[in-house]
Amino acid sequence: MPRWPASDGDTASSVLDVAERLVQTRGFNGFSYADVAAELQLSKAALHYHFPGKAELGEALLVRYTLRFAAALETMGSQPLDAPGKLAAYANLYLDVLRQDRMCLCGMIAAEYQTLPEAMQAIVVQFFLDNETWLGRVLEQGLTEGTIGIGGSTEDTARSIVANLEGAMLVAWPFHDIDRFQTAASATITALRPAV
Amino acid sequence: MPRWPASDGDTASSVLDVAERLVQTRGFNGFSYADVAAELQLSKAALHYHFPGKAELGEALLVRYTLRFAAALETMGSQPLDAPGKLAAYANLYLDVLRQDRMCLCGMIAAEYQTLPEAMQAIVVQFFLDNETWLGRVLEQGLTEGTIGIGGSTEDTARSIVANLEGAMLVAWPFHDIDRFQTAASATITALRPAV
DNA sequence: GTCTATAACGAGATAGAC
DNA sequence: GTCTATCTCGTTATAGAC
Repeated sequence: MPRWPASDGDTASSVLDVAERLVQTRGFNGFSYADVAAELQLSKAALHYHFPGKAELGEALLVRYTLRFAAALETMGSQPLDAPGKLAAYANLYLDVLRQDRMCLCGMIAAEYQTLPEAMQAIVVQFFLDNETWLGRVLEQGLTEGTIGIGGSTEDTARSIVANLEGAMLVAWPFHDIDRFQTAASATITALRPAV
Repeated sequence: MPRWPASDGDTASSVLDVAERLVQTRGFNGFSYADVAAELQLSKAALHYHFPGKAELGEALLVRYTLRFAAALETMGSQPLDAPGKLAAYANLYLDVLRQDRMCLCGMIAAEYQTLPEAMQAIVVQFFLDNETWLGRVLEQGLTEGTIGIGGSTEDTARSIVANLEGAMLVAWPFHDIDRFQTAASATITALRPAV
């Protein structure tokens, strides 16, 4: 049981770990197989064994990320929390990403959308749709509870929440300033308080 | 006076025009000198005559863009409009970019921030700061007029507006859906109506 | 100002040994 | 599963002619 390479129970997932961080910090067009190989002290050929090409690596990356994200949402959704609590928890998912000095994976590649392999394009679109669906349910719960108040439809409000959080992250990113995200995120969430 | 190449009164600005569109659609890491040269039917060497390297081209691009944007803001700011009118005009600047099937130049490169030449990094940060400063003044005008109402400070609200519009654009981008931007943008602006 | 030619390098990918 | 070696191509950039 060697201590190095760490977590060699699965090289493929180590590759995904490194690639994921590189995409979230440099973008899909901003990293190469050589970057990943160097960091894991592997050859580029070894990477090609696990993922035939960069397109497949990118796709695997996005699939894993969106599955994890969906699982986190499912867990949060079934928690005994009121709607504002769930929305705060949702915003905290984004905050945690920034705390790791990363951009939202899907926000990053949304910018690069036009240059991506088709499989990746489809996944990023679905990611946003799934987020909006989940948020829409939380908003409905809040309306039922009387814990939130919204101007428009739950669908449009859900879209606004995703857009606002992604934008807060995008702008905070060059400033390397978490407070910048926090303030904008809080404003978005508190704007959903019920009218008195 | 030849009709082709069009606007050869200044090759450099034609280069900037093409490069600008490419950055706004594919990102700074998603286009090359060869792309620009092919489109203008020039050699790559000719591009290097006008801009020594890609870093200098990117910088020139951002300088021109931010100067134009600043000029547009200055014009709008001195217009005899109330604050809500100026905010709507501001949101329309973003809308016009999407209508050309482009992302906000600075939003795009904000995502790529960590991979950019330092000169470009400095300019994108300043772009957001200038936007927030302008918006802060409009919000102050609105408070004086009684035409807007905000929860927090003018500074934080200005930051939220920039973040919300950039985010609405980023998410609308993969969907290629202008309505998606419009709805989120309207929500952001109408949320600033004064409390009755 | 623009060209051709080419250098120098990096990225994505494959072949075949171990 | 991982390696070395190699291939092909694209990208940035320069040299020097016109």
